[in-house]
Amino acid sequence: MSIQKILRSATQTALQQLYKVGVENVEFQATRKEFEGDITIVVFSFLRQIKGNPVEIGTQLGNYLKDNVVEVVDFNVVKGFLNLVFSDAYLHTVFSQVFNTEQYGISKQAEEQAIMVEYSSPNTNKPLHLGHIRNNLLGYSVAEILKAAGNKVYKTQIINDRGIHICKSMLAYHKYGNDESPESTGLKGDKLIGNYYVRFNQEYKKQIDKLLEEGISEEKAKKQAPLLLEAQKMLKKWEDGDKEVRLLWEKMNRWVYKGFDSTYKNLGVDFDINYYESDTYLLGKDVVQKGLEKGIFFKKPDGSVWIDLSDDGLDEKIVLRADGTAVYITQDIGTAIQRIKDYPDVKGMVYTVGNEQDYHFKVLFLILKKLGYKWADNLYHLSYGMVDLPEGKMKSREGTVVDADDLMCEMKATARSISQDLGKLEGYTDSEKENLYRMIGMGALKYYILKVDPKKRILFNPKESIDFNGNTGPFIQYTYARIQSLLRRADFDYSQRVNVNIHPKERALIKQLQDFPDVVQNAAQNHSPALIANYTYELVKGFNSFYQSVSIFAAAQEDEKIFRVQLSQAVGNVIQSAFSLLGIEMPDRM
RNA sequence: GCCCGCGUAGUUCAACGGAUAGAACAAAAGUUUCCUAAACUUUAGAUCUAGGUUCGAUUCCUAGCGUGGGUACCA
Repeated sequence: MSIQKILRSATQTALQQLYKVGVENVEFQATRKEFEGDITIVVFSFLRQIKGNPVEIGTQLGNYLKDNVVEVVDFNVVKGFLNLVFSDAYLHTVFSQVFNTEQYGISKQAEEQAIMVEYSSPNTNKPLHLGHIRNNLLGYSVAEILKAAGNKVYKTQIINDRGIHICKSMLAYHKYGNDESPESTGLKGDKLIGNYYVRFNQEYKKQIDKLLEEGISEEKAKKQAPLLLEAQKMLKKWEDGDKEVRLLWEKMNRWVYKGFDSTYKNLGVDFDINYYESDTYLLGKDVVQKGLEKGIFFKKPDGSVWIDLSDDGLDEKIVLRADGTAVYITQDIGTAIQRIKDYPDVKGMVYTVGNEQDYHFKVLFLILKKLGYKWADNLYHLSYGMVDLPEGKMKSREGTVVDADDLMCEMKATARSISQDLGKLEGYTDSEKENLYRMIGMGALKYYILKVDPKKRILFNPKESIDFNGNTGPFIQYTYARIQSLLRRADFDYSQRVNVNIHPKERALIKQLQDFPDVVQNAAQNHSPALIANYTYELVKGFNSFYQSVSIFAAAQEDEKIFRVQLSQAVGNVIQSAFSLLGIEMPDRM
């Protein structure tokens, strides 16, 4: 039984005896560090049922708990807060559980039913950028957190591999490409294709300007530019299965996927299943047709199909164009249904998509619910804020996009330079060093992004590089490396349980370690890696403070030495577990 | 216009409705004959405004201001 349950039940008994009232809830919080105590009961919340002075009530309750609960050895009351002090014996019991549990806090038993987590979902006409990095890190991390909380998880993405934007880069390549290839240019496939997408837009703009000079209105010019018409023709050909267009499409997509694979690998993310829009874009149409028969959708005079969501506080939304072609949401309806068909054990899905699409997902979930799918209640839009630059949104046309590969490369270079200045890596081979620089650079980047509450936007200033000191990934990695160094030196057996007096710094650490499983559950419920990041930071601060003020190998007693090594190891293990949920690797030295 | 976010030190981020609003960076000062100074210890500095609910509000409600996004056949 957890200590909170014990205290709750004892408190209920005490208040029944003392005041003849039955209280349902007992509110606990961690004792603030400026007061003595390990856990705090908020007495204020009893005042509704017990008329009286909170300090008196707290004192009476404190006395009762001290006398009747063995874990509680002392207490003090400050205003309406009852601070309880735990016995060393209890803390030793807590610690031994942490120390002896493999992967403490990480659930090993997965449930039968699964959650599908979608993230990344790139377009195949340009390389991944900083926005995708946030998306990928978030999605990956949330998937790992859900697993750690005891869920079975499938990671997936929907690759947007068709549509007019894809044809634009294909057309530009076809016209100006001279049969270039990644091999002939030495460019990554996605970069090569991205260049042609940019090229399309340049040429397109030239044509518009020319039309404007001829006195045609801007609106018309945009629609009449020959390049756009050609791209539209190409899309039609693609849909008709034109052999030549399809071959070009396949070739270019292959290049892009190879490029993406390399970026994903460097980023450390992976997927269990890929869905392709080219396979799924027609799926939703059938569903819409059936929904039309059931009266869930309605047809307008021009033939387009709509859903009226005004009863739900939204407005009307189109689900099929007048010409019968699918819109964005049609495809999403189909894809969702297809996924449940493919994986019947999936009970819910998480969509990692930016908050600019909040409305879209509200509508999508509502439509699926109206269509009668019971899993529609378990859909969650993991909506995150945009990554903005100081001057505003990233814009590919203005060349202000922060490229994912470039950024990762810079992070590694910064890590290399800092590390070389410090010069602590004697005995490491060059490849070991390079691997370490990568770990640290990526640690800095990932932590920087994930420590922020997902729904908040991130301001990224490329001129100010991401920190490596303070509340950062490398700070935490450094602490881990220092712990590993301690453990390497501990050439004695420290596996047995010891009962020593617990130092205040140690006491704080044990309580923090105890919290980890709850933090994981909480992070899973809130879909928030930031909670893991913040927890880990606090734990590491606590450890560094302990490390600074308490000597480990020069402890007065042998048992103290053993206990401190154990504590260090437990902290190291929890840090590593926590960071693995963020996708951050831990170095043994740095 | 309407709808949805967000607004906390100079900057970047924290705070289940709880105690004197925490950190980090930047600024100022200190700690290495001692387990890794990417560390530790100090100092200075903030809740957009006005109401309301509550024993208690950064948090919940209302209005305003600022800011970002969406707004029906782009994905």
